[in-house]
Amino acid sequence: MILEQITDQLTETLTSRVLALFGHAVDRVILQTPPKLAMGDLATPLCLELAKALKRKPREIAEIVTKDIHLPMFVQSVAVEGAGYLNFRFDRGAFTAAHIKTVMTASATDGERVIVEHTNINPNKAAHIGHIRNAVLGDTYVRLMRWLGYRVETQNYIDDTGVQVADVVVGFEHLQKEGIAEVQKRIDDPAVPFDYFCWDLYSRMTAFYQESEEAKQWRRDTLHRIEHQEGETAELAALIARAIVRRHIATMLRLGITYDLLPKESDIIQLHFWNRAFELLKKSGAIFFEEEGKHKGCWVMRLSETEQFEGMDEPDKILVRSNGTVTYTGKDIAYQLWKFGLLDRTFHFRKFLTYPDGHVLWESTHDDPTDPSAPRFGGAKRVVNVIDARQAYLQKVVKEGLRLLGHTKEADNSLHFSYEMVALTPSTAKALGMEISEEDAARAYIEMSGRKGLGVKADDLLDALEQKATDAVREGSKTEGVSDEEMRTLGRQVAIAALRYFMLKFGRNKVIAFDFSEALTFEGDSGPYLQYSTVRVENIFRKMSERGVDAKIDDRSLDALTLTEGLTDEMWELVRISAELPAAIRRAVDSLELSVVTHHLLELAQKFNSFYHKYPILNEKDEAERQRRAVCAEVFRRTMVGALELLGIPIPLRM
RNA sequence: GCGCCCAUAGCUCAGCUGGAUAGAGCGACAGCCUCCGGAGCUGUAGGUCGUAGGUUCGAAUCCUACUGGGCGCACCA
Repeated sequence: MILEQITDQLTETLTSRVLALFGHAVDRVILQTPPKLAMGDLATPLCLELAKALKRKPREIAEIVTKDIHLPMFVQSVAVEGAGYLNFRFDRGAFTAAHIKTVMTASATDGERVIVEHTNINPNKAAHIGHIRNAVLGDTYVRLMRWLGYRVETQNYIDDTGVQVADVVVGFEHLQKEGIAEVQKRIDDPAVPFDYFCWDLYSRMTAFYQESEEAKQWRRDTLHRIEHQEGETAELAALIARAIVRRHIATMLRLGITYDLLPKESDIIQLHFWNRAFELLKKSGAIFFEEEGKHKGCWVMRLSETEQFEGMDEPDKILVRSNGTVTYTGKDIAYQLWKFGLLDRTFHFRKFLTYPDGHVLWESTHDDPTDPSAPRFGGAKRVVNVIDARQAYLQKVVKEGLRLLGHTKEADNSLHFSYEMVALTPSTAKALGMEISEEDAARAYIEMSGRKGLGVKADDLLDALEQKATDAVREGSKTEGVSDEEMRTLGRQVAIAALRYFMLKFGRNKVIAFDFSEALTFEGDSGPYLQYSTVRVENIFRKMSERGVDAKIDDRSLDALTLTEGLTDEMWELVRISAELPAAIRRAVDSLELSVVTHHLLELAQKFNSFYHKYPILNEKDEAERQRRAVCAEVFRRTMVGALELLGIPIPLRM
């Protein structure tokens, strides 16, 4: 907060000075942290940029700009250094005293309404680590957005009428020869998780279809019956989808990931969202009926004239098939219109479940009347869809659909939060018992495939992480007298940190080649490292109160701090990096690169651990020095407590 | 064929809208627990930033071409 004030004021001051002194209008002022602490706390290459326009030497400009400059509060000095950089140095004591009062305070939640759609796992099999990346990115993005003041609604779209569900239904009816009663028994059976059973069943379907023409027809019939809600098949599909969604919700809850609403595709169909969108699309001329050629009998969206789709062989997108059924993309356009409040109809809503913390998860429905206690859903100003990069084309089509309908603003506010897939290293795939061809073994990574049953299930990974973390806790030195139950809780907390951090630390455009040993690391650049640092600082303050050591953070100690100016470089860096976090969060959200935040926190934690070894607090006899150190530790503590909450990482009592 | 993405230390990755001597983790090597917890700390070694041009006072970053790898381009989602 305080750093943002300084940058704002410096930008203003420099802009107006350059205008007054040289009659030159600056369109932007870059203010950044210098590479070395000795170069100050904030720097700008402004005078280097101006050199050409003003036809003068950078240092000469710098001297003129800085002469008699009025510096903002907390900025102690400015110096011209290097090729002509302006380096600003802060009043460390005053800055620290001011900063500690506003560390990690969130913005008021009165920002614009945003819908974030994430997770969206087909309800036909267990979640795998690719889904975890999606959900962790989505959930963390939501937390950061809320902290920035946006009013965010989290939606997890359930495609309960697609072919993937149909495949599992065919599997139960024709391979397993099981109906509703038998399937219900499997759902209730605690020995084999239902989503695991379906994972295997689904992977058997490809071969089944290949060897039988009859089976292919069953698949078509099943899909038709599900879409039209016909008979026991539709009922079975609904039962399966619902049971698997519950499993997915439970898996994600292990990571602290929750949702506000589950919109279901079946309800989009039943409530005729598509019919309404279809009318709008036809009326606007965005789509037309193909009388001739390859797409004869289909309704298609003409994209060949759109700049984005130039050069494609087949840029036109079919929205309604020749048999009259709607494609996923068609339904997605209707759904996107609804999210913006552009359809003159909405879902009915009912409670799906209540989370342990009391938060209610709602689902869409079409038959029951809406629960009067339901909040207002939809009608957002901005829509963010967290979907992997392979679906970029589809996302573009949806966006273009809005534009063709004349909703230019909404098209611009439709954001595809794109990220690359999680693949497996050949060694991991082999460890899972997969048969790897020689060709595949030579690759850097192997793509997961739900259809082939090739992948690491989310719950399996979490189990392994929890086991390893619990063992690590047990081996720790500080666990005498800790119950087994408590150690498992600590293990779970460490596992969450390891996995969430692992999914965030890579840039979103990097393919993650998943490797067990790498994901199971609790050292270095990892979530547990952040936890460990936080546990340490919490321990200091706990011990201080236990031992009656005085290191209260009150106005007196803060005043003393401002007067003494005794902050060493190490102490000061702790404060400054903490103060830079809000800017890092802003940058992360604007660029959708959440790794910016994890990276910043790693740096902060590293500084703290150095500080920790160099500057003992409890045993420091000099009171002023002890309080100075305690203030820095407190800044770190508040920063990490707030930041880990934003990353969804719990803070263990001990590790 | 067209489009998107990736290429930086032995390995995995950072490097913010072009800015100061390219950083971190792991691995390797050498150290550090009578001292708030060693899941930690300190130090050493390790880089023609895929290649070749170009723009610029300044390029890992922007432009062009190329090389190698990945992913898309369904009446699937």
